[in-house]
Amino acid sequence: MSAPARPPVPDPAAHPSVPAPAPPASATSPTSPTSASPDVYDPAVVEQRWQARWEARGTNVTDLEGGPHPYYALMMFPYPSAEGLHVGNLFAFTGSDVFARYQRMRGETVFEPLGYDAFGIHSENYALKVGVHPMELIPRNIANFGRQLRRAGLMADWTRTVDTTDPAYYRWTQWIFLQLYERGLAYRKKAAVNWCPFDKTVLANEQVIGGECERCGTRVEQRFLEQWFFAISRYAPRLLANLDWLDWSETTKAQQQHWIGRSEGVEITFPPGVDGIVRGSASSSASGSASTSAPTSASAGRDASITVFTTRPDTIFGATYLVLAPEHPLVDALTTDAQRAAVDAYRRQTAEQDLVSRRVGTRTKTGVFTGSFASNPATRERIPVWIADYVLMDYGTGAVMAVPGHDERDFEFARQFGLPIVRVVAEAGGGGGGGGGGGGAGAERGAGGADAPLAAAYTGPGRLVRSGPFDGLDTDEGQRRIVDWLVEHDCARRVENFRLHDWCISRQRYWGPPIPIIYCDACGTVPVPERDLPVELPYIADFTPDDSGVSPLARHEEWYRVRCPRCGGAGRRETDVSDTFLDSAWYFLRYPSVHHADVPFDRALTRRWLPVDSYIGGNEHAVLHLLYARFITMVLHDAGALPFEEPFTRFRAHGHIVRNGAKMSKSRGNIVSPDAYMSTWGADAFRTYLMFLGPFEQGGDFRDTAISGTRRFLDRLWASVMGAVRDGTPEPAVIRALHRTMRKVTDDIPRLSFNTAIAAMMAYMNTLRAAERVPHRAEVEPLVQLVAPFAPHIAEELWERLGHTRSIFDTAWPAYDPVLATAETVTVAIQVNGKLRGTLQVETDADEETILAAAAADPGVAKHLVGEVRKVIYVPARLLNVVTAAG
RNA sequence: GCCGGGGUGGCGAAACGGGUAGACGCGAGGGACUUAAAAUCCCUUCAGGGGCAACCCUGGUGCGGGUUCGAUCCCCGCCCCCGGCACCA
Repeated sequence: MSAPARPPVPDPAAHPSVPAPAPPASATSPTSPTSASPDVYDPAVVEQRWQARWEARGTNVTDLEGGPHPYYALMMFPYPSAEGLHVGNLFAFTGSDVFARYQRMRGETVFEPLGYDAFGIHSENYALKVGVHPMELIPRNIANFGRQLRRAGLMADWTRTVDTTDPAYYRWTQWIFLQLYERGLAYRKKAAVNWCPFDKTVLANEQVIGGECERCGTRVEQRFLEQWFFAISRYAPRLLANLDWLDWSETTKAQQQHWIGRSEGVEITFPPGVDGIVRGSASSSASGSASTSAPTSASAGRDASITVFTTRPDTIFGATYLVLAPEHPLVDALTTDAQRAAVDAYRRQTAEQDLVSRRVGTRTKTGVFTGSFASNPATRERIPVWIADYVLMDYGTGAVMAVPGHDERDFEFARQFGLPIVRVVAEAGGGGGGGGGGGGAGAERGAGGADAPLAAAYTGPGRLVRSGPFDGLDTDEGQRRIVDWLVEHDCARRVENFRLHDWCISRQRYWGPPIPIIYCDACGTVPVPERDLPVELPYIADFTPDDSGVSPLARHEEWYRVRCPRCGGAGRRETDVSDTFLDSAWYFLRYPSVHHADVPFDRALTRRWLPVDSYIGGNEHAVLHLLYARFITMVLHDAGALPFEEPFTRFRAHGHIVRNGAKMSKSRGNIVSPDAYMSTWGADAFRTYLMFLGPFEQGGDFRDTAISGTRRFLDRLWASVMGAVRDGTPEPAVIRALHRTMRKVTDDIPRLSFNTAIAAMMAYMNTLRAAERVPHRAEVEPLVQLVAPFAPHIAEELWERLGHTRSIFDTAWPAYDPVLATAETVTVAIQVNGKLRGTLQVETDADEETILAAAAADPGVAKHLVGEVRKVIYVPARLLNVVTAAG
């Protein structure tokens, strides 16, 4: 399992055990001429020179007010870890940077900001571990990140950056909280929450992975705490609908769709089943959900109606019992004295259990009978009401009608407790082997038929049986008719349900923006007035969390005790801080307006620059950050603060880098720091390699040895430009190759197909230098521009050496000539009966007859042309296939 | 289990709407230059077979079928890897 400890950074000098490729002499050899000789490419010198110039000249500072074609190129801002930038960050940033630089050369006024997502449990835990206060630690980390990012040559506008831990920033994070509060979208409720006993904090459902804390891997427990929530579920339909028109990576959209999880079904009300009589008693409580969520009066006894949600109303004749979630508000009323003890014990047991293991579907089912009955409105039969933890309170109505014959979970439960299982769907045709129920029934003839016993739940389609007037209908048709019938009798209504839950934003920790709320004995919950923002996070020397579920902020008396802003009386501050996902849900709105201290985002700048034109980031944020950012934007739009409701017009998910075939992770010890690579090969070669190693949207394998290829390419570029001849004329065939290359690179960059763009430039380089050929200046000059987005420093240097004074990024992207880009002759493949028998060089516009004649004249082809020619297929400029009788 | 994305030489990967499979790069082998090495440059490099020879033949894109003049690409049935979701009724 454990490989010998490998140093994470292959510094060939320090770790001779790691066979790092030998760098070119010019890069490291102390005796190399370096800057002394202007004709040798020395990336260290070139890169430092241009980084200093960009800084001094403000090359990357965007004219936000005056730029003619605003283009907002955003990349996901990093969390500034103590370890520094890793290649995964840089892979993503470089891809975004290449695209942004290309857009700039295409004439756009590009704004490429970058900042730091520095609040949160990551930073806090690390600070605890090393014993340094985050208020000291974070600025250090940020300084280190800034150094690395500059070194990588990103086109970031460093005059406009964001640090989420800066009070000038989180003042507005708190302001956003207040906007939601005012609109009734921020509310507090006592809820069962995921509690991580190691991190001593509450986790969002999204942060629980397979029952464990996303960060530390500890098993999550259930606790009941007062929590702040954002009502994102109210926006579910819009969040889902807008996905249709967003230009986003399909994989990201699919994940969001699934997360939002819309399903169509019906709510059906089951009247009490005391005497088995059904009549429209359910209709009195017009809305099913109202009847379930209203606290049942103590006198209700056992005659409460129960509303369930189902997507399979066609199987209602097979509903042989009901199951409520143990937390369901009707449980008390439904429980008979005889069952009271058992029910209470079961509910207690459920409450102690963590939320997550309860949700693991492989557990054997448990449950308890309440002692009460309901009446199936379709069969009018009296059916028992149970509670079981496989029914979840927070989905649908918290109650289900159990159809054991046609639902796997209900089947298992019915088996467990000996409840009746009735078949109401006969499997279609004779081939009843499929679906869930085939297996055991196979022995009997008529498998899956109306009377075939069920060895397992059958969940597929079929014909309805034992369904009264609906017998014989197929399940689709039956469903429509049954729902119509139930609706007519006021027993049901059509509804849509979403799986998306409200967003729990409180964290019982220290390192975050305090939630701007004050509790007053007289006035109750009072929002902090806007003029009092920010509520600054106080310095607390010992910010270690404890097991109380109360934030360390509560220990800071001076901060905690506060006057009520409404009545001036004694008040207490909310001590929870907000989730980091709130910090990052709006940072892109802040970048253009960072110099405006008095507003979160300046109206004019916002209208000019937003929404974001291009957003590039990791798919791990598909359902967290990206959904929250959309939600916050939508809310701010509804509040009249923003003129748009979707923040990111175009989003592309990049892939991930693995190293030598294995995922990069701390535990594997194969995380690489870009610094060593940039020192050895230069930032330009490193950037180009990252873009070359695989398709950007799929990621790729980072192999130490392969960087030499891109470095060699840059060396050859340098040599070609420096040695280019200026006299005479360029070679027409090479110019044609150049224009083809320009077309390829121009087409590939917007598709983020960086690897193929680089390959095309390399191929052109081979053409330029074939057989020790010396290129002409006109053949290399446009190539320098094509390379510029990938390797910006060397491109600037060569551009200057070619005699230009402006930055290459302020020049126009080279336009290819479509005529020149089309080769004048093409190679056409000659096939006989689909097999390649030769190739022919022909004029691009040669016609079929000409080619056929030439092909027939070719002895290599002719010898296969036996028998009568039946058919000739010609694909212009591609291929000619002769089909003969002999074939 | 469900939803995505993949599976192509020794390796990373190309192949725009079926049309010369393996561009480009790494590694490897050979050669030139050099006292030597490094660097650089040139050539070869999917496999098997044939030819003195520039070449020729056959097979080949995870597996098994199918459609087609022609399939890495489309259809049907499987296997494996990666990511996400997972008792959501």
